[in-house]
Amino acid sequence: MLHSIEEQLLIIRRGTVDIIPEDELLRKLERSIEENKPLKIKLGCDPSRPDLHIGHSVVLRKLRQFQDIGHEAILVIGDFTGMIGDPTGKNKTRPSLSLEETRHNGKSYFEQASKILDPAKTKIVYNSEWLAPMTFADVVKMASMYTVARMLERDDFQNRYRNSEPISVHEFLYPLAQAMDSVALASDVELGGTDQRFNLLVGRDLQKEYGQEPQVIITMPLLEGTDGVQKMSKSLNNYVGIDDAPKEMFGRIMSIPDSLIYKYFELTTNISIAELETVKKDLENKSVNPSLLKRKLAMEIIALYHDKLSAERAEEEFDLIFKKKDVPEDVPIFSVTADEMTMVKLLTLTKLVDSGNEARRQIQQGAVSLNGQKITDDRLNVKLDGDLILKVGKRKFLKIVKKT
RNA sequence: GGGCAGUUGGCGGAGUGGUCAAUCGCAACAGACUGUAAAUCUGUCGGGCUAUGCCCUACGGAGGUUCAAAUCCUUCACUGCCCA
Repeated sequence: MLHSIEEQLLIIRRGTVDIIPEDELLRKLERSIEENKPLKIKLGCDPSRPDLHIGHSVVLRKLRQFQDIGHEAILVIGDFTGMIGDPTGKNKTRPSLSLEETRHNGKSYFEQASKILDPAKTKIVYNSEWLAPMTFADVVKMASMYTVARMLERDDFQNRYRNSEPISVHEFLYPLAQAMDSVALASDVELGGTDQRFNLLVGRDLQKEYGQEPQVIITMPLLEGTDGVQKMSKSLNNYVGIDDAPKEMFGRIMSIPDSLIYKYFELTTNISIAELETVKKDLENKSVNPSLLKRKLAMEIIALYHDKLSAERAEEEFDLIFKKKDVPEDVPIFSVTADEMTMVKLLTLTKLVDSGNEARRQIQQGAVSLNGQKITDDRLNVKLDGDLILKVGKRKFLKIVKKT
């Protein structure tokens, strides 16, 4: 059942950037308790990228919190908007997808999101349901409700316009289409990252135009990736994937800069507000070695997506490789048939490096070792008898096995 | 429809006939160091090789001028701005 308003607000506010407007949220919450009717909480997801990472989890976790206090979570798969994409195909971040692809991605999105949401209580809708049947006349009507000047208020439109970069007309339809989702669902609250603020606000305006009570919008911070600067994303390879293996997660989390430790704790873990305070103090006083806090962070996150035991194993392996500079337990195996070959050939054959030149460079830089012995001669011929442990850099290992 | 400007390596952005596989910044990779795959510093950063050098591919596409083109010309495509 629904919790009291005070309890609800405490949970809702954690980590949020904006609640616009907060008094409307309050009224909606009051009414939902009076009428014993949960609020409809909308979250749109972009099905163009099928792999979720903990950056996406920030907003999904907020949706989960709404579920936990008794509201209705609605996940909107943007299969139709994903199809619009960028028709020139130049913008890699927004490829045009077929309906099939978006459906497929949407399905896998939901599967991954189920690690965060309560799947039984999550309503999944596809926006092609109401967007696809719209006639051109409907689109014209919708488009007439918003002005170009207001569209150009959006940061990225404004910047691109100023920098003389192309903006296609259909891109103006994107926020409108997303806003139509809110109209179609009559949503009470829409969640999104701070970069979505404009789009979410268009939803409010369009709902008003269509005679509905406007949704409250709640924005969450964008999570910087492991590089500490740019927004977490797969294409920048600064992400921690929800489906990543525990040891992969551990390593990636350990590589975040110290300045992000608190933010990660706040937005991606379930630790209590009291514990959060402790983390904050420890960081401020420098009373705890930040690397220890990162370990704790890694353990917390891995436990969420895997379990505690895997988290501990991941930590052990990390120490083995980076502290003791030892070889991990499960080194991938590569079989060869030749009796001997040059080191360069071996490195390219095993795909540990991309090219022969790259192999030579790595050898010259002292990055390659065989059975723990550093290789310095880039013309070395390797005898392939018995098992060999080949290592490139700090974390690429391969066991070379002679196939008989 | 016309005029002008632009299209360079993963990205940003120099280069306007040979000294350009292309300054520089970011990203990436490696090494040192450490508290960690943070920070910092150093190096590398198209491919191939019988290698202190040689060859191939590359500066939007195609063709041309030239001993020699990312750089000049023609043309096509794309983008932006301005005028109609």
